[in-house]
Amino acid sequence: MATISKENYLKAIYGLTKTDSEIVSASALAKELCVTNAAITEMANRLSEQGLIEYRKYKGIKILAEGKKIAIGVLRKHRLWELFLIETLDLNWSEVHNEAEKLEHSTTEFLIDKIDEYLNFPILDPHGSPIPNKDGIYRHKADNISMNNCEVGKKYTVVKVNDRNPELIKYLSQINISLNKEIKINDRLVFDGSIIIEVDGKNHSLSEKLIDNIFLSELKS
Amino acid sequence: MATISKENYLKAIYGLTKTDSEIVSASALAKELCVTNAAITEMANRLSEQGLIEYRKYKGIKILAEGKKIAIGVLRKHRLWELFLIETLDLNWSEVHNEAEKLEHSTTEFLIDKIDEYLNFPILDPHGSPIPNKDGIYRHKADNISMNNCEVGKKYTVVKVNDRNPELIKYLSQINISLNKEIKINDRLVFDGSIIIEVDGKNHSLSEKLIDNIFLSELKS
DNA sequence: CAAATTATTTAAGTATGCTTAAATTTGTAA
DNA sequence: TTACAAATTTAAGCATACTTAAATAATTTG
Repeated sequence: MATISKENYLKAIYGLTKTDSEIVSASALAKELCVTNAAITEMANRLSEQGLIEYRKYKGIKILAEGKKIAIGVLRKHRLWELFLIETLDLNWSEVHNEAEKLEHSTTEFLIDKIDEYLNFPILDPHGSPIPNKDGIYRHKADNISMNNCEVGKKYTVVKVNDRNPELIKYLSQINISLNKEIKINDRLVFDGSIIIEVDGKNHSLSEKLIDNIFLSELKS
Repeated sequence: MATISKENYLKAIYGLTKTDSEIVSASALAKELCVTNAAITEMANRLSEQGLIEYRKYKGIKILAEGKKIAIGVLRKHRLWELFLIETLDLNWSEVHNEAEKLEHSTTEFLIDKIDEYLNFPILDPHGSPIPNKDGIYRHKADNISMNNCEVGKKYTVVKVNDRNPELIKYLSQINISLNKEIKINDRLVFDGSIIIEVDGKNHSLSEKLIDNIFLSELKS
């Protein structure tokens, strides 16, 4: 069985693979997991021996089918837990990530399938990320761009946010942004890369760092 | 922070302390945790260094206030999870123990307090064991005897069962026994120590091993 | 009460998962 | 293309949590 550590490595590799190219560098992974490069080398050897990743010295890591299966399984648990905690316990947007981060490693297939059923087999988690089904299939057609690539003057809806930063999510809640909220891009400042958006008729500033974590869908009006 | 292993050691020490005397022997603990005596010695030294237990070589282990606090905290999480899973996901009596056994180590104080509140601060878990409140206080006056000490001819209600054996619980469900069910002790067979009980007018046999795990309250009628 | 048995501890070894520091490889820029 | 810098791996070490086998302490029994 995969240990908690291995599950986290696979999850991180899988996460970095999707956005970047197919191969993940040791240092990117080290940064993501907050460990040293030496730790990466060691774990890469072990995961490789188990056929979960393909690892070529000095080149990088590529996730294999078996490893991907585990990573998707963990993601599935994470996202279902987030939604479940919101639905049953009324936790809020910014609270669920940290809880799910722990629970995802202590949940049997049996239990997560019960949760899935209870939630009526949801397709998206509370932050707009797709939830893999029991077979590891995503059932949501992604139609989002990073806020980085939005255009001034256009209207969008917020369709996904990175759930890893509670501070970000708290701030969004404060300025009244939730999932599927309509916003308008009013300006982009060149000197610091920040964006001025309009929410419910009010202007707010989003720093460049925040922008990376927000994803939008264009509103054709 | 206490690791999963430490939490399990403390839970086991605390559990053995209640039924037996104040001091727990190394081998009793080893048996409970399915590890060797050598492992007990090593962990006892570490827990002792941290002030969680008092450990005297060749004598045994006594849990200290700090260790007890941790053990009760884990028990609280375990029992609240069991009840919560039954209430929300409709899991059954025999399924929840194994799930709770994992979840109890991955649950923040914040989350378990939310669960406690959701359940309206329950006093007993689904198997009849008392749930400590946030301050570690049990709010249930125990009024139960082991089925071992029951008397033939008398009527009792089942007030608690050991949750650790799913097979036991499944069997009880099959013969229609749930918590607070009324039963009558019809006979006790000397040659194998088994007991014949009457449930809903039907007789059933319970082996000596089962009997140790069932607790009763006498019905004054 | 001494011998035998049982309980417990010590010693040595293993696996996981991390660290720092040194060595090596790779990529890049003069 | 060589030399430098950055990325990566190796080596040595540490903490946790286990094991088996040997040594020692405690208890029981004749």
